[in-house]
Amino acid sequence: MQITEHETYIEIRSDSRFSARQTFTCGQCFRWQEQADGSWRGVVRGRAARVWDDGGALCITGTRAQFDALWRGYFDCDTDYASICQSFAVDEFTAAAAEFGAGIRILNQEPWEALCTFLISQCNNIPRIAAIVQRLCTGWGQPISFEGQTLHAFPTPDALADLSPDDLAPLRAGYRAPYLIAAAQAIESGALSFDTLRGLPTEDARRYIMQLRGVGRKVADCFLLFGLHRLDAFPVDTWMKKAAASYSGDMKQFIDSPFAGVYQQYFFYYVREHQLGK
DNA sequence: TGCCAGGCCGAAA
DNA sequence: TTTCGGCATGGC
Repeated sequence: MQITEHETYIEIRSDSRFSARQTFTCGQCFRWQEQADGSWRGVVRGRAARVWDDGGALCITGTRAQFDALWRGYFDCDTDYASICQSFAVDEFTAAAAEFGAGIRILNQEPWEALCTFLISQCNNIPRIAAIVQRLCTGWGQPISFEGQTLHAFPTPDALADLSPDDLAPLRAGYRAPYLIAAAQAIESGALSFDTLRGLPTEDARRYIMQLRGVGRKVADCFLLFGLHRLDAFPVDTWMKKAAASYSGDMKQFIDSPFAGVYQQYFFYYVREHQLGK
């Protein structure tokens, strides 16, 4: 990868196995797009960047100050994922899961964006979720000039609160569009506050967010994990038993099964155990 | 044409 | 408390 004078090559940890592809395509976020050169371009909190991995190191454009101010937290760089993976590989299944998910980092996403994307995710598939989110940003997000092209920030609640479902028809999000508008209105009216949510225990935060229309248990848990970085949000006991039961010894076959995404929760579960010191 | 995709909602049993 | 159909859209 060529590095220009405006770019910073940042290696987070010498023992990191960061994979941009795994991290950006595993279903936790929907805004990073792969470029022809293998790097990934995205916008987070109104800031654009290009990211790639090199020998397991996270590489990102921008200055060191920009990295420390935004991207270090976003990519959860102060968590030792290599150590976590090593520690939880205690049997064939966990070893396979650890190996397969070694490149994933659990991103610290902006809560509002995470809420919207997982409202869109219900009864949907990842490519289509990404397409709807892209149309949402292009249509209602602030334009950002980056590397000679125009990208878009994620729309603010204010930009969506006064829209009607008909206004959002170009999204082709179907019955999910009113959920987005209702969430935006809840933010704008003060009925929903992420600051309040941050101060609540996970169980209370889950009940709080599930008062929103279109937010059931699944959307709530994804929001808590990916929007608030609550690593204890998943009902791991049930999910992990199902995932382990479906594992026949072949991880490659396993990830093609209906439990394809569940292994991730298995991975997240061990991250949680590690971080909470259980 | 019918089924399914990383659900949720509300009615009915 | 659980079950089930409907809900928009798009790919296979």
